[in-house]
Formats: sequence, structure tokens, C-alpha cells
Amino acid sequence: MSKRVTILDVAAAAGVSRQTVTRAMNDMGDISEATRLKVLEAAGRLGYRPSRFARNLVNRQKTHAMGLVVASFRNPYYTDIAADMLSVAGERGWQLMMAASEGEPAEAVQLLSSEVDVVVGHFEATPALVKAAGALPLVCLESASDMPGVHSVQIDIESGIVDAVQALRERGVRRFGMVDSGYSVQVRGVYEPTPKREWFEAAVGAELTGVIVGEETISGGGRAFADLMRMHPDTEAVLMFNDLMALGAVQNAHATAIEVPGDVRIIGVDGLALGEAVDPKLTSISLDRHELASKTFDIVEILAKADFAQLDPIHRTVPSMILWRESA
Amino acid sequence: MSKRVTILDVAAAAGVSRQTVTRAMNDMGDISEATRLKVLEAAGRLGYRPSRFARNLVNRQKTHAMGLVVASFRNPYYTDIAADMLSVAGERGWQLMMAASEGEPAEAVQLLSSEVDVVVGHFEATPALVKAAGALPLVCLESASDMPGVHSVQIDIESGIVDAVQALRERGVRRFGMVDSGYSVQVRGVYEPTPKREWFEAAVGAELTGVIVGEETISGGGRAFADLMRMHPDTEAVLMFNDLMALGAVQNAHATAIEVPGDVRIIGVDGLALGEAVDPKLTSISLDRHELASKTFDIVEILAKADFAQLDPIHRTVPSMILWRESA
DNA sequence: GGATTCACCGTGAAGGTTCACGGAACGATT
DNA sequence: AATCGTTCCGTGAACCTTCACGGTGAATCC
Repeated sequence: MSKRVTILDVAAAAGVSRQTVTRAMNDMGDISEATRLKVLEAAGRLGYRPSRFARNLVNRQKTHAMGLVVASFRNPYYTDIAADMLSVAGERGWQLMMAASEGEPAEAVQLLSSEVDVVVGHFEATPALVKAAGALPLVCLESASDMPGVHSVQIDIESGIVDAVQALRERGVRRFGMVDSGYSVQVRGVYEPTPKREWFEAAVGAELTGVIVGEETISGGGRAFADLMRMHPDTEAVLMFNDLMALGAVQNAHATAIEVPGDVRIIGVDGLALGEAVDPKLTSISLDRHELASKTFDIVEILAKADFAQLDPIHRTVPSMILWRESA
Repeated sequence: MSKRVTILDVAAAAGVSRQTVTRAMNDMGDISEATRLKVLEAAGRLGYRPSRFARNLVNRQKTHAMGLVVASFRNPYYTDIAADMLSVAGERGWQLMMAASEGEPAEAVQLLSSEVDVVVGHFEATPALVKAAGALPLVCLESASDMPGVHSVQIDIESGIVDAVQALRERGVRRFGMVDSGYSVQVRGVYEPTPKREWFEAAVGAELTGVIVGEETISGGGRAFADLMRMHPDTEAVLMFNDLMALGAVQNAHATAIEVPGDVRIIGVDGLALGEAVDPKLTSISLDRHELASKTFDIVEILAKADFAQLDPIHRTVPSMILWRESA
């Protein structure tokens, strides 16, 4: 039951006072070299380490921490977002504490609640979640809510799709195809068109050749792409539901001697860093992740300053941007 | 300049004492239902939230935090490790604070040093780093050190390679090839065989058909694999330097009508979750990541309990395991 | 020699919470 | 009526550090 070694222990061991120990530890001046060394020696010998709690308690206005709830660390989409959150956090002097929800956000929020000033993440603001958060403000990513104390940052993928179609038209494309996600089939047994498909169809209008539904994996994307090209060989550009599937499409094109982007242009969604790892490098409709992180911290900093209890929910939207790489 | 609302503010607003507020907030009993509601109402109205620092200052023995320095969040290898660290941290009741080093670990360690009890990460224990850590103990992943206060967890990939070769032999394979990383060419202008290559060559002995050097990307792996199969068409099994390159190999095999694992077996290294997303699913020599996280926390918990100042460095090794999926 | 400066160091307080204990009010018991 | 037990609530102390300020001794100056 070894008690923790405190600043007083060091002070006693070195024969000085608390304040002198502080001065020695933080290179503060107003201290002679001899005592500084004496204190440092005593501190090292005892293994003294300032308590982060006591330290931060004193100057708590200097350190802020944000909790980030990530759906899964095995999904590059989320880790890419975490990467940008992390870098923006660094720029703005915030600490980031992470938790993986794996479908149970309330648990993760609960866990973080006593350690951070605000919780951000991909979750729906259910009453249970708000309860778990206590008086902690919440920021939802990619989902809105009107509950008090729940703010949000949303992503405008639609405009990205519209812009992409527009840009492809300017490059002479007249026949568009798409591979949609069959996730709803898996879950509910019946296929429901995703919003992406609806936005895409609205954008291309009569120039649509066909839409194929595929599994949300690399190889699922490859298979669906192959089917699409077999059924509609005249397709000049294909929007893949996400980058993982687009990766498969690029590889499959390579396999079947289809030139990309010569014969067909392939464009993904998400802008994963992984898209750099294939040849040709994947063009993708990406949310502007840095902007997402930036806007998130804008909100977070407002919340940190203000008396957020009686603050109206803040909502921001980040535009999407097209990462023109090589495949389109 | 709104001051923070403290427990005293709530106590005053509710007309009770501090202790009663605590009782109400933590469902502690010894309090009437009427006052409990009264306090809760006041707390909600004022937006009171207990200071995590003051709270943890009191019962600091209950909450521990570990800092994880990750080389890059854009690399699935590291995020997969982070995922397991996170889940084991949850099991053992530890908080995880992350920072990305992006080549500058000292900075990341510095950042974390006042927030956590121990720092773990992929870094070399340089004197500069130890200085940045102060009296904070360090745990190096995949790199050893003899400096005091620096502990380590290492990974035994060699045994995994030996086991894999052995298992492949039992499946009748007699001609082995490998794709090695050309990273050293990129960096130092001259190719140096990696340890993986040396272990592999020692394991296969005279049954080696050839080794090709490739770029560490999906498509780089695909190209190198194609070269290898062109130059040594009789190769029956290929060890790819890592899973990213193996992903490319699998796709390329598909493209050139080589059956996997029928014609040639492909095996990667790292055991990335991403390996599940291709068809056939990638077989891989994986470090046992859960074991890595587990052993890391074994050390971390020893450090948290003991007077680590005068503790000899602790070193652990995790075995690798082979993820037999479909490609081999 | 008394006043002033300088370098160095110590003391009180603050920061916000929780724990241990003590105390008041009130009904029940002897 | 005195004692006891229960229920509810408040006070002092502890947790550990840092900040602001005050103090000491020695050297310097007029």
C-alpha cells in the first residue's frame, strides 16, 4: 500500500519548501543552481511525478479535453476522421480522448463523461445518450437533432455528387452508371435506394445507364462493377457507393483489361487515404475532413467558453470536395 | 468572463450544503427524495458539471490513464493496434489518450505527459524522448531499449514465418517466393534485405524460387507479384511483405487468371482487418494484437502499482499467429 | 551606520470535489 | 421523562499542486 510520493516528500527530502521544488521542476528562476540540482536529485531518487489532477486543478483554464466516440477503429472511414480530429486538436491545444462505441454509444459516452469537457461522435442523440452525458454537451457528426444541449456538424455529400457529375460532363461523359450499397438488403431483407443513389440519379437525369447493388467490401465492389460493365458496356463513368467498393472496381477493371480512366472513369465516395495506394489512384468525393474537424472545434470552443446550459443548439454543415486523383 | 459553476453555487441555489449536492448527484442515499429533486433541478438549471480534476484528485487511485502514441492514423496497421489497445483498456478500466507522432514522438510524448500515467507507443527510446517524458514511464512497442524507466513489448514475427512455411509444406508446397519491401531503396538509395526476408529464406532453404522487391502500396505489391510470377511461374506460395502489398497480389492474381489459392497461395503479414474485404480473404501472419495489448497493459499495471523509479525494465514478447483465411 | 537593492526562498490561499464524522430533529421505546 | 435509533443534513479536513506575496540575509551604496 505504497502511498504516492508528493511534492512535500520531495521538499522534505531536499530540505526545502514546496515552492522551491516547483521552481526546480519547472525551470522557473529565483533559485540557485545548487538547490535546483539538489531538488532534482531528490525528486529523481524518490520517483516524484506531479499529479496531473492537482496540477490541472490549479490552472484548468489552460487544458481542455474533448472526447471522441468512434464507431469502429477497424473502419478506415472513421480512423481517417479521427486522424484529422487529432491534428486539429493539436493545433488548437486540445487533448483528445477516444472511445470506440461498437454500436453502444451510451456506454462510451458514460466512460468519457468524467474525463472530458465535451463529447463528439457518430451517434444519434437518443434520450438515453443525453442522460448518459449528464450535463456534458454533445456534438453529433453526420446526424442532426433538436434536443437541447445537442449540437451537430453535418456533411453535404449531395453537392459533391452534383459537382462531380458536372465536372465529368465537362470531360465529355454522357453515360453514367452507379454501384449502390446493398446494406439494406442485408439488414432488412429488402433493398432501399440510398440517398446517394437518389442524388446521383437526380444529377445525371436521362444519362443513366444502370445501377447495380453490391456488398460493401472491396471484392463486393469489384463484382458489382463487373456486372455493371457487362450489362451496360457503354458506361463511361461509374460512381461507386464508397471508396472500399471503388478500390475493388479499379482492381477489377485492371483485371478485365478495362482502361481507367481511359475506357471508364471510376469515382468513389469518402476520400480515404487508402485510395492513394492503388494504381490509378482513386478519385473520390470526399467530405472535407479537415473542415469537418475545424468546424467541430469551432463549436467545441464556443461550448467551452459559453454557459452552454442555456445555449441554442449549434448546427454546421461542411461541404464535400472532390479529390481529383487519377481514376476519373 | 463567466466563472465556472461550482458545487457551492448549486448548493447555494438549492439552499443546501455541498455534501448534499454530492449525495444527490451520485445517488448516494441519506437524502430525502424532495431535496434530491430540488438539488438536481438547481444543478440542471445552472448547468453544473463536476470538475473532473477535482473529482479525480480525491480518488485518484480509481482512475488511470494511458497515453498511446501512434505513428499515423492513416495507416491501418497502427489503427488496428489502437483498436485492440482501446478494447483492452476498456476491459481493464483504463482511459486511453491518443496522439499522433507523425515522425516526432517527443512532441507527442510531451503533449501527453501531463495527462496520463504512462506512455506507450511505436518509438525508439532516445535520450530526447526520455527527457520529454520526465519521470513518466515509457513502454516501447516493437523496439527494445536498456534505458532505465523504458520498458518494451516485442513481437516475434520470425516464429510466425517459420510456422507458416511449415504449414505450407504440410499442404504440399515445395517452391516458395517472396515479395520484399523496397523501402530502404527509397530512403537510402540502396536495397537492404529486411529481417522478414532473412527469416523467410532461412525457413525455406533451397526451396526458394525468387524474391522481388516492391513498393509498399497495394498496387506496388500487385506489380511485384506479377513480376515474380512471370519470372518464376512455378512458384506455389508467395509471402508478401505486408498485407497492403498482399491485397494487390490477390487482386492481380485475379486479373491474370491465376487461381488463389489453387495455383498459388498468397500470404501476407500484419493481419489487417482489411484483409477480410477481399475475395479470397487474405491469409496473414499476424501479430496477436489482443495479446500485444494485453501484455502491454500487464506492464502498465505493474508500473501503476509499483514504485517504478527503481524498477528494472520489463520486457515482454508476443508470439505471432497465423490468420488462416482463404488465400493460403 | 542606516538605507536600498538583489538573489533566493518560504507561507497562506485557492482550486473543486469527496470522505469521515458529528449534529439536529423527530418519533419510538423503556 | 429520559433514552435510543433513524433519517437527514452540515462542517472540517484531505487530496496535491501552483500563484501571489512576503520575508530573510548579504552585499552595495550614500
